[in-house]
Amino acid sequence: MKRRLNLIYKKLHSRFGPQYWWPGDTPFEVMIGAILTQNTNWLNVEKAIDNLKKYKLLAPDKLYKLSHRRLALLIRPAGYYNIKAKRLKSFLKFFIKHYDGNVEKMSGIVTSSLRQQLLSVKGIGPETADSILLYALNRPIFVVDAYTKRILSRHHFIGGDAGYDKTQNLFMKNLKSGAKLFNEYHALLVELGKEFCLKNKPKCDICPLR
DNA sequence: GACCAGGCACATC
DNA sequence: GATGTGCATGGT
Repeated sequence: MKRRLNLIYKKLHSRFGPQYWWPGDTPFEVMIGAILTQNTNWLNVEKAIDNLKKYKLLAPDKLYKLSHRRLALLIRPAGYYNIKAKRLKSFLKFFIKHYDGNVEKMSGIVTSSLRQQLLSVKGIGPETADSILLYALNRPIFVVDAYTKRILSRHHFIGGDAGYDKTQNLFMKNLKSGAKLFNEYHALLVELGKEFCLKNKPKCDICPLR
């Protein structure tokens, strides 16, 4: 399994090149993006983040002080705007209360504890928590998303019913642990998913992994 | 107009 | 523990 997973990485990397994720300027922006992109096309998320930037509101205290209505309106392009406004608020409350809205203050917390804390926030599930850990905080955690599961089950690495933890363990137990590799690997899987593994094309004859 | 997108919480069985 | 449902915009 180790060799197979490393081989896939090599194939993807030579096909797509380095991805340099996450598309965000600061760790805080990555955190906000991680919540906004839940079940949503990234282009729509960018529109929402651009709105926040336009009014210079992309800061923990400023966002937290906004009314629900105002925040929801600003992030409207990202879809599910009412529920995401709530989720952003609950995350911001946690982030400000425990870490003073300062990413640096998370640095002393071990990854597993931080993950538990994030998962306790309403609106943050495993993928969002792990995206924050890996892409905002540079922790060696593998992010699993819909593309990852789809690709792996389609190539029979996992069963179609494999859950989040099982899929994540496959990578974390078989790859050399490191934020850089996990970062690129997941980004490459998403790139592959976008281009070749769409739902309406269950059999993809030109998949680079074949 | 149909389908899809870098999930999650909650209700129900 | 598994399964179903609501949440919503914008691109293809």
